[in-house]
Amino acid sequence: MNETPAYHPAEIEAKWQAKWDADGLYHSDIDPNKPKYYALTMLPYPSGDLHIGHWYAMTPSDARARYLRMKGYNVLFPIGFDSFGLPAENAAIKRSIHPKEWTFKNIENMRKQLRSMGAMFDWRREAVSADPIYYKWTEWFFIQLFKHGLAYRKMSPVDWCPTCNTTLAREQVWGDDRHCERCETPVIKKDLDQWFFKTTQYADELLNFETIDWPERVRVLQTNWIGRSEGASVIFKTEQGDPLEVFTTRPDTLWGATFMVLSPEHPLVERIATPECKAAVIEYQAQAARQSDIDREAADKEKTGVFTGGFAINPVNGARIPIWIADYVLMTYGTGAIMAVPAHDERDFAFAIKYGLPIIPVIDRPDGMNKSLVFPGSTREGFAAALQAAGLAFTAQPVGDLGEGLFVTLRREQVDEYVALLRSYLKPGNWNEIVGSRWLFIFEDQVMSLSSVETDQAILARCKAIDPAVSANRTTMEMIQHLPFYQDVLFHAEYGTMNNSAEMSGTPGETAKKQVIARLEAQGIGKGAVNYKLRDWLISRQRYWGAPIPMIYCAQCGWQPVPEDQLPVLLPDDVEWKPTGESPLKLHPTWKDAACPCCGGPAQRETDTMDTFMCSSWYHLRYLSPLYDQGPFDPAEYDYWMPVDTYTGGIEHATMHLIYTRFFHKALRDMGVTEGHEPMLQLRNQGMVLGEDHEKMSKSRGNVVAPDALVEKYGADTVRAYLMFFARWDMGAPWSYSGIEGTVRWLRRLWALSADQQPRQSTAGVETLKTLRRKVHQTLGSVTRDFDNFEFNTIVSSLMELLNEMYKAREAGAAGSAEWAEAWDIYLRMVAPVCPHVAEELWAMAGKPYSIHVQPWPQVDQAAAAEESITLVLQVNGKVRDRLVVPVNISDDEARAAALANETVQKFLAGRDPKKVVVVPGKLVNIVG
RNA sequence: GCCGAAGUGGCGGAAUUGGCAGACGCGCACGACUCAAAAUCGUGUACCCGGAAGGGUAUGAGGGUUCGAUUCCCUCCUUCGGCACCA
Repeated sequence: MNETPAYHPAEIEAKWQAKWDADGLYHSDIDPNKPKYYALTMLPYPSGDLHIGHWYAMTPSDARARYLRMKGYNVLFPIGFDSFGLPAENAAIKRSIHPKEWTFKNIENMRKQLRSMGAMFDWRREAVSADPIYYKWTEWFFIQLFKHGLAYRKMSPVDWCPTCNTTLAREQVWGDDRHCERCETPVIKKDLDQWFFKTTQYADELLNFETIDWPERVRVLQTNWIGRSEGASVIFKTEQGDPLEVFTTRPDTLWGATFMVLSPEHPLVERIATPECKAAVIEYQAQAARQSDIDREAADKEKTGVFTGGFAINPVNGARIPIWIADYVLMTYGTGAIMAVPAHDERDFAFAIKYGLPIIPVIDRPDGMNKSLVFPGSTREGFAAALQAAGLAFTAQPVGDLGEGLFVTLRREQVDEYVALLRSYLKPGNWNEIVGSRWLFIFEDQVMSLSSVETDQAILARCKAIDPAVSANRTTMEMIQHLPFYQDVLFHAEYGTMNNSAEMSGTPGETAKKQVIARLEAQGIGKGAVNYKLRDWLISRQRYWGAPIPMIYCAQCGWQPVPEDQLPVLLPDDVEWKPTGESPLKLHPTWKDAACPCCGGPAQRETDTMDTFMCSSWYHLRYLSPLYDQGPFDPAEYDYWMPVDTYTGGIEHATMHLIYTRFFHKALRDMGVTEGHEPMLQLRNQGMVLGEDHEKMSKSRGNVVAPDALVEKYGADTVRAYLMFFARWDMGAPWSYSGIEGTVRWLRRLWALSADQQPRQSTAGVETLKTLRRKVHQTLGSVTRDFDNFEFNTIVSSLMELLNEMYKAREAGAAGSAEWAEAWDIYLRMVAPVCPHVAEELWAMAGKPYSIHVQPWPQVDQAAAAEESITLVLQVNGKVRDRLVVPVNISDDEARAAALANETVQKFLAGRDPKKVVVVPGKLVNIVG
């Protein structure tokens, strides 16, 4: 028996990588004669080791880039390093190695690892964000944003990580306990003077995804993150005469505002608080300030607050309403003050019940439901029978140990009839109430409606007079909310017809909001307004290893940008990076000293550095011309390559990098630096590779898969193919060491077939060759489609299937034929994007011209791919009973006849006449009988 | 709580438009080769009943639409991700 020639990936991979490199095979240069394609994969952070996740993100992206190149595109697929950031500094502190040295050593190592992928990276375009030739332009961008009013400095409470000793952006604070994204330490609040970018100015535009093909998931995440709400801003007045502006999404509930709540930090609190209340207010403010966000924002926490002693005037009805402070109102959203409408807001309801504040319903229930509980003994004999006779729904159940009560449920239009009936049966010294859609309290002599603060108290007073047991209640709502039967009708937050709202009563829910806003605007007491959860981007970091913020502070001239001809502001190498909570640059003896660019007098540099998301917001532009020194990028390169056609990477950046980079592009567009509205037209996210134990990979779990070791054992081609094969790319899956064996077997079988293409029989039958060709072109069709759709797993599986077919064809004598030669040629071209080294080697062994990677993608021969016969499925009552092989062009009538004549079909029909015969051309016949 | 995604054999997964469920691979079983093992090759492999022929049941659960549902609709369960007092 012949020795099977061995497949030695290590040899061929090193060989071809060296040759491709020497030949500049993957250089991407402007070529006006070809359509361009900018394929971008998220740039890695140089942590020191390439993770299997990097391979999972990058190698399918590379395969697709290669495919597009074979399709005739001029493809740019660059790589670089996001090389500023905290880990370098943390490593520096831990191991006493300079962050710069640590970073650039890691980059050196990772370059080697990246090269082992055999990806088509054009290394001439590599960009390293920690390199001064890069961050010079990061600084330049800061200055442009400053000059265009998009960067500003503000003292504000910010999230501070006590371990990393720096501020964090909102996006970098994670989880219920609000911990630091990097080190998991819970963050604290700190008041600091910080630089911000005005991302909020672009909030509305960022919500528009019309021109980009991004996953629904990311669009939803960004939309929620931006958190747009439409409503109105309304100006109340304090009794002292200060305007007190609130934002509300429900201006239609304005008449139900029975109190106001300010954030404890609200600037007006001091003026509003009366002398009697001041002590309590100050105490509450101090407590709120002491509390971390963790306590303050705990979801299930009971609401707390204190009365300021002050009152405001509701501008729509002149009502005098108390002003409270409570920490459930956040200073950072809206105006830091709310009008509280307890009847239609869950939080306000809970607060009002707790503190005995009035609750007045002003929006009808859309379902019109009402409830009434008739206490035992409160009505004369025969009331239940009368209800029954009137067709009003109720159940009779015991009320505590008082005896049997009637639990009545009424539709809106039944209320009047019920009231009349009840009044005729109500015993003296009792009352009854109807709650839900309408709020009526029935006494022997009158019916009172809960429609205002005054009626609230009047009703309560009468009830207390009748029943001393309710005397402890402060409001009518507090009194009745003790009855469980009423729980579900006391409060609702839906839109509905306005009531108890003076002349606006009766306005239907669909138009209420609009009409109230119009009224507010006409009266000059408010206007339509939009609010966002999105905040401005906090970019100051009190750390060393980042791009310096190129600003100088002069006591005379204020903040001045460093003149552009003095860029870059270089990071000094001789710093002490021990963590102190101050920027290390501040502790440098001379670095911060500068001359004011304006007056030339002594001034000081900004010692904070920039958030690294600033660096990664524009790296796709630096790739275009990483050595260019006339600007951040060469306009000629920009004009040819931009925008990015496909961007691939992890979903974890949905609300950080991917919002920042869009903001950045739009801001630059408005400055005339970039063109178009979006930087990346198409986005696709890969899933995550889990450990074999189905858990997230981590060193502590010991389930980390090391790509270097895999490459050494199996070769890069196998690792690439397996990563494409083992899961849906967008889903990810647990790693499997035994699974990868299947992929290496496939490549060995491919190798073996290449080495032994001797005909097994003298001639192959016509059918054999036809079948081979059909399968080849069908596979080509599906592989092509799958590349277009990012369905990498089925690319590899259909290649495996075709190889199995080719083995069969060889046994059947196909080897040596023209069909076989074509099959082999197409097969290698299809393998090329997935396993570039094996494909190149076998291509060369087949005596074909170097390089397979510059060959065109083959064309599907539709005629060859077409089936000649089909398997016609025969169903009886929807169940498969038999199958017939028939010509593909069989007519419906012929199919029907063949089905009806079929023995098995007859058997299952059991003599019944077919009621209906469904013929699906080319697929099946279903006989209903 | 709100928003989103996903539930298919022992495992990863496949199934253009509503039309043969389980492609491909792993694993497993048996066989060939071998003194033996590995590698390789071949055959089989959803579950249940049955010796077989054959039949029945199956795509998280329950309903619905349809001649026909993994696919469309409704309710629910589980897992994962995001947001979370946002007025």
